[in-house]
Amino acid sequence: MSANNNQKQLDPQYLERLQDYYAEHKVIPSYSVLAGLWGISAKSWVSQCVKRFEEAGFLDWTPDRQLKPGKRFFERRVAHSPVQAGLPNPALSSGYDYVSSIDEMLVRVPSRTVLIPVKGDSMVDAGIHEGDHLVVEKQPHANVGQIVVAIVDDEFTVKYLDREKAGFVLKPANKAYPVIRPKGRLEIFGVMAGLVRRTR
Amino acid sequence: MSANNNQKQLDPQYLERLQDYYAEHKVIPSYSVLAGLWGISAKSWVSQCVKRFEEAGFLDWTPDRQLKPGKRFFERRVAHSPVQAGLPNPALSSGYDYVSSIDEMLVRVPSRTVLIPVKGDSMVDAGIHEGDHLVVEKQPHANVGQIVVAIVDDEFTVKYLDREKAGFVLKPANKAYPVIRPKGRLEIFGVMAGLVRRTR
DNA sequence: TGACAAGCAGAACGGTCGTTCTGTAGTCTC
DNA sequence: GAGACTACAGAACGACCGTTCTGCTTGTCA
Repeated sequence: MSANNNQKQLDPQYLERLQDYYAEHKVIPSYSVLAGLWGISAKSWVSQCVKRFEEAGFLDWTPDRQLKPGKRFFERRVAHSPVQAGLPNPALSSGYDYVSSIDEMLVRVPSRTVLIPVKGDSMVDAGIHEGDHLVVEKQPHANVGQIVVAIVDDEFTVKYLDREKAGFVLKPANKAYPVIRPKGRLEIFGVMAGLVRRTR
Repeated sequence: MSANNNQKQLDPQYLERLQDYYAEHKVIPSYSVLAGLWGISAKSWVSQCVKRFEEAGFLDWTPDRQLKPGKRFFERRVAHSPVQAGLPNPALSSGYDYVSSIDEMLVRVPSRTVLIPVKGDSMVDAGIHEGDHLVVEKQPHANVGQIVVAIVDDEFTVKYLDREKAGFVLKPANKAYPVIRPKGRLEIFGVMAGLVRRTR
């Protein structure tokens, strides 16, 4: 009964409400606002709860002692099986997977990362559809076999990079489109780092 | 000379430093910390600068008058054309597109949103490939035509939801797979809200 | 050369922050 | 049924917050 009881109980609803608040405002509110959010009327108790979330890794402090989201605050559950997904709250279950956030999953270097909407269906066989957004890391070079964004006639073109005797070529992933063999230098804008699609 | 001069000048370095701070701590700091961050020694001047960023849409206030990021704070450039993408700084150029962040683009309700890795190729014709991650909003009901995640034999199944005389059925987007006609009740886990794919 | 606005510093001030301490109602244990 | 523990409420307090006002440079334009 006393085994592994050092883990104080923390209310999953509290975490969810705070996460939803953060999703709306992108900021951790003050203790008094938190009290209202959680239906608590004593700041002292808010302080207690915050400490527990801090110990659990959901909240943290800046060097200036301002409350901020902790490492686990943004964790979005990756559900591998319904059993696992049916568990009530990631905060309470152990042995689950998570990624910190979708942004962090796709964007390694924010300053060099650009989103490019996909036009046309020249890459459908690679699962790249019209309306998708490509996550592109800007860089002037790429390797053969990578999907690259090149600039052709002042327009973005998404294609596989390949090499022929005459030089680099751009290959579509759709038989209805021809291989592009640039006359001069091939200007590469960046390489594909990921893809984002919004449904509904 | 006086035409359109109501736009006060705002230092792009200030914005960048604040964005970097925010990227690290996920929180807007206090005026005194901001002063240090910006190399200013008077809070009064910080207040001035904040007001300008607020007017420009980079900062905002919560209902409780706490400083928070504004709509333009997170803008990650969506590049429609190479010309546009080459511009040096989005803060200074006008007529650009942006999305706040990839997370916000895909996730509306964090507490009900789950990531599910895709197994198999039964939905390739819908551009859903093995290894992709589905962004799923948990809910027990869905409409015909939507891509849903259902629970069949204790496993997740991603399919189109459709209706036949006998009831709801799950249709794959790949001719090699059969339509699934559940015997009992069809248990819907959630509906697809988006898709994320990481390359390399 | 003088007027005027902009960029910044510094001090004063009321309000709000988070901490701490005390108190109480319920519940579980032995 | 006494003690201990948990989940809260409420008040007190010093520190810090953001605002405001005053004042000093510096550059610009006439």
